[in-house]
Amino acid sequence: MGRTSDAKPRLLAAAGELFQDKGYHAVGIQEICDAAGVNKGSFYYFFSSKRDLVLAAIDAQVEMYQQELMQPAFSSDVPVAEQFRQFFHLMYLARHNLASCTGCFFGNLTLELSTHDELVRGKLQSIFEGWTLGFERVLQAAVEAGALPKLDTRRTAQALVALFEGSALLAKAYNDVSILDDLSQVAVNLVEHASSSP
Amino acid sequence: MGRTSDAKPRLLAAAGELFQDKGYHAVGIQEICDAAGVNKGSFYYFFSSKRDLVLAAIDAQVEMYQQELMQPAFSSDVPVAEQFRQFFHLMYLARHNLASCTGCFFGNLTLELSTHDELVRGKLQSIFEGWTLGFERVLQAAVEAGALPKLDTRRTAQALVALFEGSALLAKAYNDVSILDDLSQVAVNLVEHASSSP
DNA sequence: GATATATTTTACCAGTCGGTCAACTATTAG
DNA sequence: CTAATAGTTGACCGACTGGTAAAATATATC
Repeated sequence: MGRTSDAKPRLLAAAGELFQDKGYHAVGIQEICDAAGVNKGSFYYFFSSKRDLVLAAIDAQVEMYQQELMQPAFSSDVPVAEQFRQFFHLMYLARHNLASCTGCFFGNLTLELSTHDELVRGKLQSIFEGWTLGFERVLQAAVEAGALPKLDTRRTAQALVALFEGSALLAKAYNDVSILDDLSQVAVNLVEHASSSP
Repeated sequence: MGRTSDAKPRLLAAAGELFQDKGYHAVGIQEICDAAGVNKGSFYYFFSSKRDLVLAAIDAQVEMYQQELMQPAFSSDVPVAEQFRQFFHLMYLARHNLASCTGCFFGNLTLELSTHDELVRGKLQSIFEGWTLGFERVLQAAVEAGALPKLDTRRTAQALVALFEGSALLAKAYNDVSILDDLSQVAVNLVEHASSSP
């Protein structure tokens, strides 16, 4: 009953873009509403607060990263180290047409919000933890298949996440996406020469 | 002539702490003035704007990082890989008594401001570039001394900066400084097994 | 001690922020 | 057709933002 609307997904999409481009505090609700073509009054019909919005936007972006980075990179049958190179390269491709390099959505929010809002921090932590566990599974499978020597999968996986986030950060600082491609080679090395001692 | 004052350094110190803790947009000038015990009217006697302040605060923090991280880590005579471990460990020590892990000052500002303000971005870029060049010199010296095999010093140095920034980011997301110590081991590996092909 | 000046104080401004609310409208299910 | 309801609108709020200006005050120099 009642009328229908696609304002909510439009708000989520606009919020995703604007938070990515400018950060959380630098974007106002009015600006998000304008970008989405939604009245501010309507905004508060769908979301109870700006915080509520960012939590929902994070969920939406997790889905996107999963579909556009994780799955494409790690479902091919190339050697495992190449899969990680591909992971970095897909990030490069996603950013290299943009006017300026805006970093990783989750990394951006982490550094801006995780000291303010424990719920947001926890959510971002579990996203990075999910990535780490995913990387770990990929590494473990390669070890068991004999494609890699024994290694400390947990630490290596976490280092790969850190290297990825650090690369995205440097790409933003230098405003140069090619850093992502450049450091993908180091990710490859890191996989192939990881230590085994825990 | 006229009276003297230490309000300016107090403002810089307060800004350094608050920007680090809460980020740029989340801190108001009033809050910084309160923390420094300075009247807001006086603030604008020393700084022409909030942006002017953050630029000065960045310079002050560069000095601090140089004295408390770079010099201590890289002037000892332990093996070069150990020096990098020490670099991560010093960051761990600086953070491990704090109530919450607040990441790297420069990384935080990079992700929050470098799409807004080209001057700030350029400043942060040159800081990371300085670190990279410093790391590169350390690596090159070790190669020439025969302590390390030939390697792509530029890429390895940049990867170490990225790994460091990524580690600080994860430490903030997990609110767990021990990640810095944990990933310092990967930095060691990265130095010892860096690739040589440019 | 006079005085030029570096610093401080206070009150103020316009604009924007996140958020609220009550009236209004379109629509869908019965 | 109707009625219940999902969604929209626009005006409004208090709090706070970065920033301004002029008067007051303390002090270093001579």
